[in-house]
Amino acid sequence: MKIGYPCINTTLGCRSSRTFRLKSYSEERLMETVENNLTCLGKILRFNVKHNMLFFRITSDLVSFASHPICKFGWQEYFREQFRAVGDFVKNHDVRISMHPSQFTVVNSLNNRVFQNSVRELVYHAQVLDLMELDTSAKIQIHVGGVYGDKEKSMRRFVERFEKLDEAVKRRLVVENDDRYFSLRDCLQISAESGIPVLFDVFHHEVNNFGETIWDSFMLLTKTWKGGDGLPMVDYSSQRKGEREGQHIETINLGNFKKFLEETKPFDFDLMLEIKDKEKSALKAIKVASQDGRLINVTK
DNA sequence: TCACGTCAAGCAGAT
DNA sequence: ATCTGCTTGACGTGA
Repeated sequence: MKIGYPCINTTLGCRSSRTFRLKSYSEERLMETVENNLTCLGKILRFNVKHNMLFFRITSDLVSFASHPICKFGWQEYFREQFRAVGDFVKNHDVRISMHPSQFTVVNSLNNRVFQNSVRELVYHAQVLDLMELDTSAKIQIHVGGVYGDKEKSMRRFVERFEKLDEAVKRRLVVENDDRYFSLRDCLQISAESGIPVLFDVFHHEVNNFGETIWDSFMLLTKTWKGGDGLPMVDYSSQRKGEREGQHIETINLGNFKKFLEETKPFDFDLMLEIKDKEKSALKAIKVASQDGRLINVTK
């Protein structure tokens, strides 16, 4: 098991998701922003490795407007060496990487323009991971998408669309259960029809399920991750008390986390902690998981 | 320096 | 019709 957190480090003074307004787009601005973001990403990854956090989600905002028609700049070539250097660091320290496109990526959309935009966005995400020269265990996680009044049909449309995607995207794409529409069971059905691995979100599952226990869930979903996919990826959070349902907790509840570790003892997977205070909770979780003998041995 | 209106993009449900 | 939340604030104008 590797443990990590998404996108933002709250300790270091930099962000790898700096952006700017479309109205102020220029190649200079883009180059400057991406340069900053890649440098910061390198810093975050060094921090993470130092603290034994070997799983990290790279922000979708790494390259501003990468999939927008306004962007004609060949950032892939211009930053090739920097991407490769970050990728080398990742590989040398055995770090696992994921990415999570935003809600605007809807593979099963009824609107063809939305689908085409989604394809461009997915291609961008795959390019980032390809430029880092990472293997296919570096994944891009998305939700199934919209329901459009007919869930079965919308799931079928997801599968049909998935089949037609570029191989560069397909080999990295995984589908995640959401908290309202498409549960673990739906994702497993999609996986059975398409071969796409299922990324399990523990928190979403708590509020949207068909009565499967954590054990049942892991039994089923771990089988959807095949050879080159690496270990299953799992998202973990819990409800913030006194807040609207769905709010992520501000810091990890170690009691609950220990219980989760206990429930999943026979399974190995990589764990992404979606918690407000980011690496601070990840550090606590690593300590607990390490005492529990759940982490991989780190020799580097 | 700071307040605050707004920011590329979709969807569903609440108001 | 408009607003909210989602993986998440922060850009940038105006004072």
